[in-house]
Order: sequence, then structure tokens, then C-alpha cells
Amino acid sequence: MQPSSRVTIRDVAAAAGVSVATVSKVINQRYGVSADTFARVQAVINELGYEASLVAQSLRNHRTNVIGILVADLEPFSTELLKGAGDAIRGTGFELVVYSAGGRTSDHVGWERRYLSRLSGTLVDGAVLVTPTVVDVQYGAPVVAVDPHTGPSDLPTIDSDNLRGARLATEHLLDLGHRRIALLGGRPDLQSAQLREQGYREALTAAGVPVDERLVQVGAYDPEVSVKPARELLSSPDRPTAVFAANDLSAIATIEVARELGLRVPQDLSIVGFDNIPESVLSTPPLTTVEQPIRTMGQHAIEILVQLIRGESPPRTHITLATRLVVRQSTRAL
Amino acid sequence: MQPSSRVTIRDVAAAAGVSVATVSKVINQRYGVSADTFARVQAVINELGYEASLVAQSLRNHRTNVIGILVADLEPFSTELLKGAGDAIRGTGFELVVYSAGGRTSDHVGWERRYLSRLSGTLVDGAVLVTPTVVDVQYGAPVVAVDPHTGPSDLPTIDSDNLRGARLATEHLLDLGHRRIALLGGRPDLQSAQLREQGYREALTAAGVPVDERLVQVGAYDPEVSVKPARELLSSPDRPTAVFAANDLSAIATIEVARELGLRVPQDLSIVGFDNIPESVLSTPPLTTVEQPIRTMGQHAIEILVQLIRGESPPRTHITLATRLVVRQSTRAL
DNA sequence: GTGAAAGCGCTAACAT
DNA sequence: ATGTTAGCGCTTTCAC
Repeated sequence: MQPSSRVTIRDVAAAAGVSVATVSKVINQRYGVSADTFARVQAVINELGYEASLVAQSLRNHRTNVIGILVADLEPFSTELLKGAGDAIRGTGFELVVYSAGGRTSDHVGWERRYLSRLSGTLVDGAVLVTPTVVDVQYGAPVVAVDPHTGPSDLPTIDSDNLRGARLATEHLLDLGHRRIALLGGRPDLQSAQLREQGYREALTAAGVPVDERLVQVGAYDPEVSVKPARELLSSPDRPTAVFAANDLSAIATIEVARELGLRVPQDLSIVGFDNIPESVLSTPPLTTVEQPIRTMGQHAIEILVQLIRGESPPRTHITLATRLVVRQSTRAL
Repeated sequence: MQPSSRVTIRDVAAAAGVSVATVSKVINQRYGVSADTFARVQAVINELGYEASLVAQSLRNHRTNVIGILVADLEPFSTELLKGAGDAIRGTGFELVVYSAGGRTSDHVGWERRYLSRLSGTLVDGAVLVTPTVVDVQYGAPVVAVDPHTGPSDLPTIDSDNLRGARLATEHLLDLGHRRIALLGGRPDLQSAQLREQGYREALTAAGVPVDERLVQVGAYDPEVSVKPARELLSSPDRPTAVFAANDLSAIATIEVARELGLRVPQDLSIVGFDNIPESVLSTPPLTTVEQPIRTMGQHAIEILVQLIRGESPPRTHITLATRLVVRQSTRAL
């Protein structure tokens, strides 16, 4: 930062022999500049490689044309969502910035709040919160939540039909003759995890299978967290014959644990995941899972957010996308 | 943005009955504030949920404690690198922001330049450029490149031993008895791609195997781009018995193309990738590949950048990390 | 110990 | 058509 500090609008103005206001007009294509001056200023801009400071512009304008996405961590789910968001942003005139909390779950809530507050109204025109832990966001800028926290919230929200998805997964295992079906649950603070558990319970109950609470464990959507409960589940004397894992990452972790314990999937153990992340096709065996249209969720989130920012009222502010079962090779009849 | 705009420092000052200067001192823990006032202001800050605007602070301070990472797209390589960067940033006092060009390769160069210029000196204290297309960056803020563009550049750089890695991969195939070995090359503008091609050629030549130029194709590190050349390669009458793909993503794409054409991997075709991204373990069959310590690369990039920002001189500004062959099941003796 | 005022880079009224 | 001026939210001398 010592040498040749940024080129500012003043440098350009001085070099072109005009006032800063004129340079500003040129940059923003405003009327009131002669073709002559315009060309001269433009030339200087190119020569000096000047670019307006995003920060200064933001401060002045209160409009940045930047949308922020806050994710807890960069894993397959959020990355996939990011791709969808990237797709949707193209052509809108907005740009995308990602803030990652980097998986430090400790000061999660604080991080989200803080960032939202520091950014909104200045650096970003609006934000998408992915698996947020906050529900009561009340800032100037519009916010859309994806796969939100439990509890009442009037944030615009995108999620998928978790309840039905979980039922489909459990019913699939029941149809295959399984009765001892374990649940490796998700992050308990998220609505999606609760609904997936609820769907699991409902499907079992509907089939007249009592829920064995020892078979209900928490994997927190995290492969590392999942290893321990998976190992306990699978090394128990009356181990389950099937596992419904609340997301693909923990399902894949469970496959690995099974292999390590000498259990073959699907011969000795059936496993169903949730999400249908790209990795699920590539696992060995390829994973039976519940598809969530993750990219589409990211797209919708951006679309709604953009409408909100533009002051339009989106037709719907709570979108629940359909889930469906994708049968691959990690499940088999008992 | 209509209701209850941001809480500003002025609101806090008014509510606490002090001047903005005093509030600023409280926020920044400066001396010259009585314990009394400090407590009162702090209370108001909490009550109002005030957070200083990052933008305004940046504009004023020229120090943001934010590091930017610019990636061309969010795919496994960059995502993995991001994780390493996230690891390294913890405890440094810096925060991480990711800017993604979103895969639009058209205005790549422009995008990088523009962003770098708009951000540096204001929004970020420094930046990491991942697979950048620019070489001659000359802004105020320090910049570190990962897997850089070809051509001379005095940017601090992190890469891995691409030449040796490619030789290892090719020699592995030669050792297995393969002679018709194709190369599915990377992004020709990147040094890494050129070195991987060079390693491939050198290994063949050293083994006395002439290079068949029809077997040298471009996959651009991109699975979608790779499909066409892979299909051509594999459906040719004198098709290769092995393919060295310049990254795992195109190697996996090649596996899929092979399957589609009825070729079994590794029985009918051996495939080696490069990178060792997490997905490579999960592919069917698991991929033989050259490991690049991607996360470590991200870590080093951040470490060097942080030193640069702090005005220290890093002991080394060009780090090349070792690569090694990881043999899995996508290769077999001819 | 506290506040007034200047200024970071930029834009938008409002002169001229 | 161009320049002057005020001010976005904040920090930092420098008076008081």
C-alpha cells in the first residue's frame, strides 16, 4: 500500500483538466458533458486504469448492486446453492459476494447478526441467509432465508418439502422390509432437521412400527460429527438394518463407518440420504437419497430478493419446493 | 429499506446524549472516555443493536481487516482452497470475503481487474487471486496468486509441482505397460496446464514413446468442456488405452464418457486425474490421481498475504508444494 | 473528558 | 457544459 496508492477520481480530474463532478458524470453516463470532454476523460480513465471505489460509491449512493450471501460454511450444500444463485444473478445487474462464517459454530449467531448489520444498507442491497440461526432480522435491507431456523419468522423463505421427503425415504425402507430403521438427524436448531425427523416418525407410526428412541441420533448434518453416532448405531448388538441420514454428507460418512466395521452396503445395511448433492452419485455404492432442488432453491432466493430490492412485491414469499426419492444402490430389500 | 433505516453513529450519539466523536471512541476503545460515559454509550449501542458500517469505516481508515479471495468459479478446487484459507484466517483478526466471477469466462480478465481495483485500498486490505488471468497487478494492496497465469510475473505465488506431478502420472501409466496415452489438457492460459502437458511429454519422450499429437486434447479443467474431446478420443478406432486428465473433474467426466461408450474402467481404459479433490475418492471406480495439497495452498496464500499486509517480508514469496501420486482403482496394467 | 470540524472518495443539487 | 458545494457514516486531530 506504500507505493502508488489508489488512483482516485481527483487524479483523473486533475489529469484531464476538469472537475471531479465532470468525471463523475462521465463515469455514470450522465447528460451534460460534451462529446469532446467525455472522450478526453474516458481516455484518461483508461490510461490511469481508474475504477471507482466501491466503498465510496456505496456510502454515497445507498445502492450498491451487490447481493450478499451468508453461509455457515462452504460445503457441498451451500456450494451447490451458490451455483444456483450465480445462475440467477446473471443478467440482473447485481453482483454476488459470499461471506462464510467458516464453520465456527460457536459465535454463529453473533456473526450473522453482526455482518448483516454492518453490510446492509451500505455494502449490499440485500442478503440471502443460508441455514441461518437468526429468525428476527429487522434491518433496512431485504433478507431472504434458505432452510431457516425453527420458530416463527416472517422472513421470506425458501425451503423444500422436508416432511414429505423424509416420509418418502422412510417408506422406501419400510417397503423394502426394514423394520429397525435408524435416524441420523440433522442440526436440531433448523426447521429442516425437525421436519425430517417428524417425517421419519410419522412414516414409522403409520406403518405400525414403534419408534425405538435409541435408534434416533444426531449427526448435525456434519460428516465429522456423524461418525461417532453412526459407529455406535452400527456396532450395537441389535443394530439397525437401515439408516436414514438427514443429509448426504452424513449418509456418506455412515457408509464409510459401515465399511470400516466390515458391513457391506447394501447387503448388510441400507442407507438413504437427503439432498442429492453431486457427491451422492459418486459414492460407492451410489447413494439412494431424497432430492432437494438445491440449485433451484438458490435461484429462487435470488429472484425473490431482487424483486424485494426493486420494491416489487413478489407473488410468493414462502416457496417450498418438491422433494423426490432417487433410488440408487445403497438400499436393498431385507 | 423503507422502514427504520440503519442505526448510525449519530442515532447512538443522540440517544446517549453525547457527541459522535465520543461514541467513536467507545467503539474503538480509545482512551479519553470516562467509565461512566463508556458504560452509558455501550448500553445504548446494545439497546439499538448498532454496528458500525463497514463501508464508512473502510473509507475513513484504509484498513478493513478484510481479505478478499477472487475465484473464477465455485467448483471443488476453489472450494477446497477456500476451506484452507478459512483455516488459516482463523486467529489472524482478518475476515474472509469471496468474490466469484461465476464461471462466465468471457469477461474474466475484465472482472478480475475491475474488482481488484474497486476493492483494494478500500474494502479489502489484500487479495488472493485463484487461477488468475492477470499477471501484472499493480495496485496499492498486496496480492497473492494461486495457480497463476503463464508469463512472467513478480506476484507472490503459490503453486504445486505440476511438472513432477504430471511426470509421475504419465510414468505410472507407462509402468503399467500403456503406450497409447492421451492427454486431456487444462486451461491453456494457466501455467499449471502447460506444465502438466510438459511433464506428460517429457515422460513419454524419456520412455522412448513418441507423442501422438492427435492424442493431445484440451479439456480446460472443465467437465462440460471435457465431454466432447473425451468422446472423440475414446470413440476413435485406434483409441488410447489410457488417459491422463489434467484435473479430477475432467477425469471423472472421462469416466462417465467411457461408461456411456461401453468401456469399462480400468479394464478397458485407465484414467489418471490431477488434484485429488474429495470427489475423486467417491467416483466409481475411485480415481487414481496426483495429489495437490489444495487446502495447504489456500493456507499458505493467506499466510503470505497476511504478512505482506502487516508490512513484514515473508521469507519466501514463491511456494511450490510437492505433488504425489495416489493410486486407486481407475488404472490397471495393460 | 468531551465536542467541533475536517476529510476519506464519491454523487447530486445547484450555481454559473 | 462545467464547476462549486454539501454530505453519505465514520475517525481523528485539536480545541475547550
